[in-house]
Amino acid sequence: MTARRRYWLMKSEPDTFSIDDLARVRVEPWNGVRNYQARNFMRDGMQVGDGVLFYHSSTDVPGVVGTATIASTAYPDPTQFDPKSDYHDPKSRREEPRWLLVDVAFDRKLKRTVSLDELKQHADRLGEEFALIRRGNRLSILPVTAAQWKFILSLENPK
DNA sequence: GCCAACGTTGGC
DNA sequence: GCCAACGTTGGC
Repeated sequence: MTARRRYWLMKSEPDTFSIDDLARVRVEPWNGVRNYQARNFMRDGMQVGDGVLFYHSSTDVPGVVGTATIASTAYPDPTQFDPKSDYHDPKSRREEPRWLLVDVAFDRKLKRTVSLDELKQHADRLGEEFALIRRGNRLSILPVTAAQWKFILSLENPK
C-alpha cells in the first residue's frame, strides 16, 4: 500500500547547510531539529518519496532555492546524544529518544530563487493560512499542499 | 544589529 | 496549571 505523496518545506541557513551542500553530498540526515511540531511532522507525516521545497533562511534573499526528496522515515537524531554537538540534549535518553530526523535527498536546484517577497505577493494564491508568509513564523518544517507546491514551482519560470 | 513573535522553562 | 522570564528564530 502506498500513501499519496505529500509535500513539505524545509528551512536551512545557507551558511550552515545550503542547497549547494546538498547537491554535493546528495543525501543528508536532517539533524538538529529541536522543535516538537517540526519533529512531529517528520515522525507522523513524512513518507519516503515525499517532495521537499528547500528554503534558505536568514540570508540576503530568503526563499525557495531547490527541491529534494524524503529518503527515509524518521529515526533518532544521533546528535542529541553527543555532548560535543551543538544539538546535544542532556535530557534525552537512548531508550526514549526525544529527537528524530529524516534523510533528505537532493533533487534539483531551481534556476533562480523564488523569494519570500515574491511568495508574499502571491498570498491570494497560496492562502492566508500558509505559515511561511505569516509574520513571526519560526517553524523550520512546514507542510505544503499539492496546489502550493505546483504554484511555487511555477514561479521559477518568469512569464 | 534590532526586535517581534513565539516556544520552552521553572517558580509558585 | 498559570504565567513571567528567557532563549531562539528569522525578517528587515
